[in-house]
Amino acid sequence: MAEKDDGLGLSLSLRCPEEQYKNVNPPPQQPPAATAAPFPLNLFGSHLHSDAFPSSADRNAEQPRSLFRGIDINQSITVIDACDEEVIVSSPNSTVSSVSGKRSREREENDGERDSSSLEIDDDDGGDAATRKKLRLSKEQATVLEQTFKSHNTLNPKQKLALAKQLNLRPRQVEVWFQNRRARTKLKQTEVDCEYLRRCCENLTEENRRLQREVNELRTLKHSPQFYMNMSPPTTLTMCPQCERVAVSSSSSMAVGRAHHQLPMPMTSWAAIIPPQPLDAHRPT
DNA sequence: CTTACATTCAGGTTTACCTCA
DNA sequence: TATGAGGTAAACCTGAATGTA
Repeated sequence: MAEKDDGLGLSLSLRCPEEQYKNVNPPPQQPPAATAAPFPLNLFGSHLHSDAFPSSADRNAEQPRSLFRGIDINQSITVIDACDEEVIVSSPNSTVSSVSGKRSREREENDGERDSSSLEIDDDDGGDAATRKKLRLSKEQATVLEQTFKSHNTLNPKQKLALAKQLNLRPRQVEVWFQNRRARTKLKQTEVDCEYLRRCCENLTEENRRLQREVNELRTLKHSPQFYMNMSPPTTLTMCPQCERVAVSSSSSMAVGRAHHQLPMPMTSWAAIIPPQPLDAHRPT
């Protein structure tokens, strides 16, 4: 409630949904390097500046995850220190988000641990791990997360750890925030797409009505004697010199040539409504 | 090549918290 | 002021995809 959609700063002039959310191929983990703006507020410091945001191609390739299997979440800060020494780290919660049964059990275990791993986590809970305590992120935390999301809507483990360290959150919290944020973005985009399609439908319906009226008028006119009286007869019969076919033309042979050999696509009414431009051009921003 | 495991993500759900009538 | 409804966001669950040993 504290954060409206506008406050999210969603940029919704996005791609076509079929391309954006295609499930056949996994979405790119990182935007192209050309679009990757410098990290806001210089979050990670110089030692992580280049390595924390690799290109999508080497996102997974650079992670020898087996080195850190079974790492304890409580060691997250220590692990980040290891990042300074160019040691590549997997998510401390990675053991949590794995196979479902094991994942659930270990998550419960981590719930018991997390009180000590983040200053933002319940300090008054008294160790009741059975009930999850929800915490609102501070405005500063939300701002930094938003700015990071604008640059990269996904995080690699190093980015996640660095961001968690800076915001004094658990890496799992950062991970969850990004997952939820992507879901919100997609939901918002879906709403925008639906609105766009609804307007297209309205335009097509109106155009269909107009054409129906036009057809009815022409039919009425066709059965009227005045229709033939007002109709001017073809003035010339010309033959196309290339295909040697006779065509009716009221003006010149150029019209015949155009009709036979160039054949521009008729500009239908709906095409005038939806000009051949990228879908994005018509979407509200 | 196959298998087991780790990791991440999308999609959906649950739940705590907040606002407002 | 109390309260219930509804909305929102954080946290969670599940299955799929992918990479690696």
